[in-house]
Amino acid sequence: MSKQWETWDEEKIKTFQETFLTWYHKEKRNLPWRATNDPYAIWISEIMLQQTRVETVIGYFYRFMEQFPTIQDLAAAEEQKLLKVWEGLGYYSRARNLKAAAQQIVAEFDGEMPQSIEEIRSLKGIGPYTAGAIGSIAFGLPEPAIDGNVMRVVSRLFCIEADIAKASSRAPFDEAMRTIISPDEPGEFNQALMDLGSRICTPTTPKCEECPISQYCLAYAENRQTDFPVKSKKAKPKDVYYIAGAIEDQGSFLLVQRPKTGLLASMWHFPLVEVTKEQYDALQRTWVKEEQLQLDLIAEEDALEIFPGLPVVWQKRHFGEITHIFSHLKWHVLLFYGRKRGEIPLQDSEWAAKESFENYVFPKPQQKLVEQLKKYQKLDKDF
DNA sequence: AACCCGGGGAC
DNA sequence: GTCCCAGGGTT
Repeated sequence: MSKQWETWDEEKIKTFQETFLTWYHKEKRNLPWRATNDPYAIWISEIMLQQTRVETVIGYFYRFMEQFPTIQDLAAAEEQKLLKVWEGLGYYSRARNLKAAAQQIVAEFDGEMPQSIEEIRSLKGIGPYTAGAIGSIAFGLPEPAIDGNVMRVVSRLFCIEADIAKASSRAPFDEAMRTIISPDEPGEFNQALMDLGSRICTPTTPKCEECPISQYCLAYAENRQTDFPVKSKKAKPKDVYYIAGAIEDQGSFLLVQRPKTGLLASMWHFPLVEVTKEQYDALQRTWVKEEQLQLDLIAEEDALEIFPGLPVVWQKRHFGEITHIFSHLKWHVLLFYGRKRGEIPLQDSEWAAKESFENYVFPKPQQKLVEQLKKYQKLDKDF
């Protein structure tokens, strides 16, 4: 069932709203920004609450409203005074954006908080979530205010499988919210969701036995509360940079075997040394030049410092570059060619004729490196 | 879409 | 220690 909210009829939606709002009116916490209808105060509180816990915000909110009681005061605020009040809250661009938006309101909206969702959204520092929160709480607009908290609650309510880590997943939550939001008390409804999310429908161990809307919750009915929300780990593969050496001695190449544990355990590859991105970029720039695509460039005096201590005469250009993406790592490997000029101590390594490479287990990056090497060998006939 | 911004609480 | 945020701007 992909859009479970579509199965709710009008009657069910109405009783749901009544049940939920009745709970909220009884249980809602007394917070300073809930004791006012001032759109300015509600705005300030919503900005402060971004990425910040309620308990932390309360003190800051009082001090801020005392220092800057009106939009005009904020628009005229000294930046240093503003940042001083914000000190310790973090995300200081929020404070700078507040002042910019206050000046916007003075200049464009006659000093009063605009009342349409589009105009609210046009203010600096106000995105879809905050616009929905201000619009619904201060002006009674039937707009959803979708943040991570609401997505958690709503994903459980309807077993929404969309990955909340993706921006495109906003759509189903917006659609579901517009179906169930109370048209009469949208602000109360949105705040009820926030309270539920922070106190009952918590991330790891939701207190379903205390939940006022568990009888409406599909995840609860299926005992799948902890399957939601679906959220992919960002885990962008981390960039790692290596220099690989194809070291030749009379038709054989030096291969080393990886440790018996860990990544690519026990597999064989050219000697690798990790370098910083800066070293990598420098080698790439210095050592690749089209006009050097001839073979007479092996220069004794230009031995690479990359493999310290190895008696190898390196050729002063790289022989190709490969990248390989693992689940958590992205390898960037620059391949150099060199010839043995002295005894190389063999530890977990062997000399292998390239005709015998098929007898070794090569991981994909090593296979790619061999391909690069072959390409250059074709270019350079007497290689 | 990816990255940046800050701090605190939960685990 | 690491994870997770009551997001929005910039590029």
